[in-house]
Amino acid sequence: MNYWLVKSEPQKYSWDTFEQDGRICWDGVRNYQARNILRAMQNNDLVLYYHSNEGKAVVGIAKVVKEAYQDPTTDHKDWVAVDLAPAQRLAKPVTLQQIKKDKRLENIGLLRQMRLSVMPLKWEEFDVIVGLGG
DNA sequence: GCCAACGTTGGC
DNA sequence: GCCAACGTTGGC
Repeated sequence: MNYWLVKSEPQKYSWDTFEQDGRICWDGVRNYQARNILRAMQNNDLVLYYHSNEGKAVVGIAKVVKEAYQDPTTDHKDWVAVDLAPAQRLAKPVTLQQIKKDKRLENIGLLRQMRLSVMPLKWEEFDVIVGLGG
């Protein structure tokens, strides 16, 4: 089992919409590093859902329900999408400020590589954030 | 709205 | 293959 974090601008696609839809095709990734991360995702892996820009907080936990397949928004074979489904909303969103303040999270991809929209998480990091959100 | 970080593009 | 210019992301 692996752990990941994805970013979404809530103006574009919020956790609320995600819950209403029940499932999302995570497409449109056009960055090779992010693409490789998508390819490494496996069914039932858990994915933290982060609101960037507005909110700036981890708001929920999603689950991989379909592993990487060709991105339907492009003909290019290079790009892939995965499907995610909401698993659990966090009782309290975990803000970027909280994450920055926590020593245990100082090496998290979210802080080290701000521009990546999909990133791997260590189990410890996942656990700390879920703990803060409980 | 500004700007830093950083990936991508294209000229050489 | 180098590197400057450019575009995008996202925090502030």
